[in-house]
Amino acid sequence: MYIETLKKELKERKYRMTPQRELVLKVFMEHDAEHLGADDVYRILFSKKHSVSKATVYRTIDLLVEFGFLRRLEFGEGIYRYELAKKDKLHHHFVCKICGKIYEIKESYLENLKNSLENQGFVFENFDLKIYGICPKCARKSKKNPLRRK
Amino acid sequence: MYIETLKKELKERKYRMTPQRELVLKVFMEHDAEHLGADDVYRILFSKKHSVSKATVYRTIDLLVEFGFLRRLEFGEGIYRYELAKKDKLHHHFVCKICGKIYEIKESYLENLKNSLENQGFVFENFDLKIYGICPKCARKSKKNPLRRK
DNA sequence: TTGATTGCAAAAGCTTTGCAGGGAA
DNA sequence: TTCCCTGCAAAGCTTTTGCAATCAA
Repeated sequence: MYIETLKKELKERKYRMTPQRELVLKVFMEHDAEHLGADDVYRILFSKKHSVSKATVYRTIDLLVEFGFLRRLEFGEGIYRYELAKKDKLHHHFVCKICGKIYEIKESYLENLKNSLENQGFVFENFDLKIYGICPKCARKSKKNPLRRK
Repeated sequence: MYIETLKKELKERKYRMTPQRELVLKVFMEHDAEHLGADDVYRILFSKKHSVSKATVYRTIDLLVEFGFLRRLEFGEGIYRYELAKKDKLHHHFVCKICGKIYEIKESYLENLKNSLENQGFVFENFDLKIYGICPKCARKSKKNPLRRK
């Protein structure tokens, strides 16, 4: 369980468990695969009457990233988003430029690329693959109703 | 030649060629593969006594992205960087977490992934693959002089 | 001439930081 | 009790925008 692991890791590094840290981590657990940004987290907590200041949300997120609970993502919006880092599940993101939905792509053809680079002496740490395009749903729609050119 | 192409495209869309637009595009041509940010461009021009305002640098970069001359990149620094978009040369980026150098990776194993997704109905537009790790140079160095743990 | 483009400064986001008070261990 | 953590407000950065003056076509 994430909360228990966090408690343990905090103790190991002489940090303290606080209600705020638990609340922030829980938000990510309850909104798994939603790619929340700091402001989203703040607003979710605020709407539940759990007031955690924005500064604390930012600081807690940084801590959770550092501890490996969260993975930081960017989708070209000018903000950072985060997702629970389940290390066993390597996946990538397909961003639909029409509906904005983000699909998680589980294919792992990248293993080949990884092997090739490792043969060249590179050491792998982390991938970040984003694919931009049109998702099947929107592609079907635009076949029926093609967008007009400006 | 990029400048001529830009002139032509601007004319087609009833935009105007200006010294500023030419200067900004030239900076990218002269600093190919350096992944400049807007501020870098501004400072390069400033140091050459070509004063182009920051606002214009930003606006011109946006225009060049829209026209397909530049590709926008993010490396988790909180700023956008750009590179000349040579459409024929699909490549990815390996960011060394030690020296910070960005290597361009030319492998195209991603073709497989692309084909697989296209079979599922996704329409491709653009890739953005970043790989974080340690480059061969730094990996060799740290073998000789391993970093101390904190 | 005409309206797109520039420069300046102000504004707008997102994120970080300083500091004093509060709270976990 | 100790000193880590929080909240608040201010500050920091990058990027965007409003507006009058300028300049390309």
